[in-house]
Amino acid sequence: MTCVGTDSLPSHELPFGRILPAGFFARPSDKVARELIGKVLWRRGVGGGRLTEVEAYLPKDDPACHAARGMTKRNAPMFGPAGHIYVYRSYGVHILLNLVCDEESVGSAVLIRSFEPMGDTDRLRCNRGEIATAKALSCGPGRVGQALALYMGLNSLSLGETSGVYIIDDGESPPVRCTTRIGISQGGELPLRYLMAGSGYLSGQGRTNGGGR
DNA sequence: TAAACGATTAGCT
DNA sequence: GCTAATCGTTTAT
Repeated sequence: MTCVGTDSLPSHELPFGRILPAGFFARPSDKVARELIGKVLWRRGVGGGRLTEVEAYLPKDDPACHAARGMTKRNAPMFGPAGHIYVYRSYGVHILLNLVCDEESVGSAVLIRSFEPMGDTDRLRCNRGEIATAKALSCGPGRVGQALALYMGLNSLSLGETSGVYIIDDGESPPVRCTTRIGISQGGELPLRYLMAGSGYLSGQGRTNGGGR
């Protein structure tokens, strides 16, 4: 874990822009997901970039949503306050990052799937290990987690100073496309995957559901 | 208490 | 294109 980065870097080294308040997330996750495209995801002392791909998970009529069957020990953070973090381990290997949305106890969240790196990417590259292409750095939910050195201890923490994870609005508002979600076995037909139109930093190319270019 | 499985990725063939 | 890796949560005995 020598590559994680140093949390001693002051927050003023965040990218310039407005840190989104918790109220931004206190709405249904499909609306939040659409507006998150183009915002900047940043982990203090590590790095980040512009969000190019996210997926919304709604508690109602969405079998793929972890909250669909009520609260369990694992998904409890999803039922917490909006603007908090829900992380979990997928396939025993990857840490996936979700942002809790909507009112408390609703159980709605947005999964972060890809971002376009900004600024200094040294720490992201170090965290990801010996990988070649820029795209493999941060495209795919598991890669996002590894690049940002996420860990289970971030679970249920608030965005901002508490967790060192920020969502920043720097004024960019790129065109957004909506497609079906990928990588799930149920509920994949729902149009809840949001992409930055034309971005080269997307996951799932050549896989299911038509990609996103 | 045991077994199955997943909002995935990397490394082969 | 196919499969191993890898482990916490869920579901089944």
